[in-house]
Amino acid sequence: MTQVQELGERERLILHAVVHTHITTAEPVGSRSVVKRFGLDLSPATVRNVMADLEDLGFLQQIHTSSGRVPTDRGYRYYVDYLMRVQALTARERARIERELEQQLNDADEVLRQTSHLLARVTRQAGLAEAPSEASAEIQRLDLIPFAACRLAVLIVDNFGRVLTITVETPEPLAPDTVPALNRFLNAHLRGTHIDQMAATLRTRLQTFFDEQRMLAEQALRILSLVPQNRPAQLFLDGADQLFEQPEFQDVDKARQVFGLLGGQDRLAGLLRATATTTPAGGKILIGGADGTEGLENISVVTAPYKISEETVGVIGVLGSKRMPYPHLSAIVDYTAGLVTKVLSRFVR
Amino acid sequence: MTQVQELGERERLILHAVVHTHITTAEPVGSRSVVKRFGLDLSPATVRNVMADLEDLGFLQQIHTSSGRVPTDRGYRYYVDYLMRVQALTARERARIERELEQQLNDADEVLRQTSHLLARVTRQAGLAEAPSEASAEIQRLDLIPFAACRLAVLIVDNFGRVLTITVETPEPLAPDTVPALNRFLNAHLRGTHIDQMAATLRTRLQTFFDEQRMLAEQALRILSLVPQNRPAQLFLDGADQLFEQPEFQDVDKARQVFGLLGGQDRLAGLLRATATTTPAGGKILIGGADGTEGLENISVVTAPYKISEETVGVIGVLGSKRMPYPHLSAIVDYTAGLVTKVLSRFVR
DNA sequence: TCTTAGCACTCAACCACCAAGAGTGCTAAC
DNA sequence: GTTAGCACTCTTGGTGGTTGAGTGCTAAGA
Repeated sequence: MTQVQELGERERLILHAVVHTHITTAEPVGSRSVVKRFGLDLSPATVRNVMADLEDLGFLQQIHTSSGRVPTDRGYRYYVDYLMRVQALTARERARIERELEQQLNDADEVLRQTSHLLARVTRQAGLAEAPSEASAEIQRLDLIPFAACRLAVLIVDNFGRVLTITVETPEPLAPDTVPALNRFLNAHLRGTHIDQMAATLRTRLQTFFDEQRMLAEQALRILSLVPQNRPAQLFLDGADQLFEQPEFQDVDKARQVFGLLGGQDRLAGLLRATATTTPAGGKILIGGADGTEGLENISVVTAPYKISEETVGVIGVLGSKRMPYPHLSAIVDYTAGLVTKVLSRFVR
Repeated sequence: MTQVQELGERERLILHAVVHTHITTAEPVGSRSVVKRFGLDLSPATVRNVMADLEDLGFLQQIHTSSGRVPTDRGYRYYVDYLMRVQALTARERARIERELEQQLNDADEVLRQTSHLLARVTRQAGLAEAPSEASAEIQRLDLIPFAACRLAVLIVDNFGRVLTITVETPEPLAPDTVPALNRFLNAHLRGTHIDQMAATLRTRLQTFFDEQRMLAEQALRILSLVPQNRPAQLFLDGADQLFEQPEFQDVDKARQVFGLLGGQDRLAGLLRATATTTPAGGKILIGGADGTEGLENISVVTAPYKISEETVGVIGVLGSKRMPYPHLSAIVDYTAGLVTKVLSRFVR
């Protein structure tokens, strides 16, 4: 990062011009066109010199001698981090996004499905939205519902209005008459606990129970420990086919790579997570394979977290070619994330 | 269909040869190559004459004068309906499919997710599997679980081992103390009913209840009529990215069309349904846009229904380019459907 | 020392042209 | 009815020339 900061004003200007132009035209950018398009008071020759410097520094790249320049991942990175000015949304755009999220949506999962849909349509990229993770969802109510000899459903209502059912197989049948007591016990002690912490919470409190309570606690724990941990958050994806509109995905190999990635929910989820954790506060932009995740050599992801009382509970974003209108997209994604935060706060009380 | 049957033995032979060759080579098929490849005791010129006839009849088509012939949709249709001999599975293949479905799978949805996955891998096409519809699932147990003033969860355990929860919003709060009586009532009267028939069943029996039972029935009916009807069956799709391997989808426009289709679950479900209902018994093959469904000009779908006690409850299949190895694929899909039927019968008792 | 004009050079893209090859349709002979 | 022969068509791949955008370098100017 050190030498990155050392770029002079003119280098910054020209790098900005090249990246911006390439994003809009999808073509390699030449010195003359930069001068003309930005009305620079410089000759093409000067610009050429600067561009050669920028190439040496690893920000630009030539497909072949004597073609214009194209940004490298690092060039995009610098552009995104230091050069671009976020392009605020117009009132129309804000209104449109708000309208889409104001529909009657009954729980957080519906909100996020709708979010992925609207992001896809507004940005014309692939829209992504991750449902609130079980790590951040609080139990509002929990019921064990045995429905066969050794099978029972764990029904959890969380503070996002969601109803989650997990079925577990118990090694031995559960005595039907203990169920009401178990449920009373579980609700008394687990309300407000995060879903992924159920068993852990109970385990730590185990010492504090005696007699009948202790037996209930132990029985409950046996059951809850059968609930699989680290269940992946649901991930909504919409508008992936729009990627074909971009000229870079006319190349079938690249398209294929991306669609392979999009097909695997788990890898995709990991991707969103990765971008989210790097910068806990505020949106984040991932460019190309920079961070080493395989299969995204040709794509960028713009994400923003949504929150409940200052805690990130999930991530939304858009995925598309590296040549995307970052200034606008990051504004859209950030704004939408804020709105999701607001909409979800209605569920949480 | 009438003139279709009129093809002579030689025409049938040559149509078979052309379709078969085109399926394996992906190239237009010329007269000479047919003679050589199949060791025909005919001259290329004779074959040419026959091919010209087949073209007049609409079974074959030329990209341009003096290129080889390619099957039309109708040519594929005839091939599939009258010419191909289903290619039985090898013991290895059967074993492989069985192994994949023998895993510990807890309910029908898991079985069908796994089915779509295995079909994708075994056939190298896109694998599709539709979960049992609510029209064919029987209620084994039903619980109303109010969790907020005006919201309640309807939890249904069906005979496929699935636990389904539907949340509904009631116009007025439900008195908590009526819930146990309601649940007893519902379970007493709805066990064995198909999920999509809950409200209807109750409504027809309404006359037979009196006094307290009548009140319960009416209350239950008010709640159940809030459950949305015609909820789409869940659809599992896997391996869509493998379609890029086929040369026909090197053309980005075609690829895009298909991926647009695959992105919309509802259209895809309609597609499976369409193919299923045409021939209630046995597998079915849909070729190109023949049946008028939009967006599948370039694809074929091979499906087979799976059943519970002679009743079709869902459909599985594969989707790919029209140039697919039908004889093998239909065997695979049929066999797998039979296996799914068998595996699911374990849940149903 | 920085900037710029000038110039030679490179390379992709386009076009025209040609040759080869695969395949056809037609006709006349078997 | 079948087939050999032949002229014709059309794609594919290769060659060569031209154009235009763009570069790097050098030397002169500020």
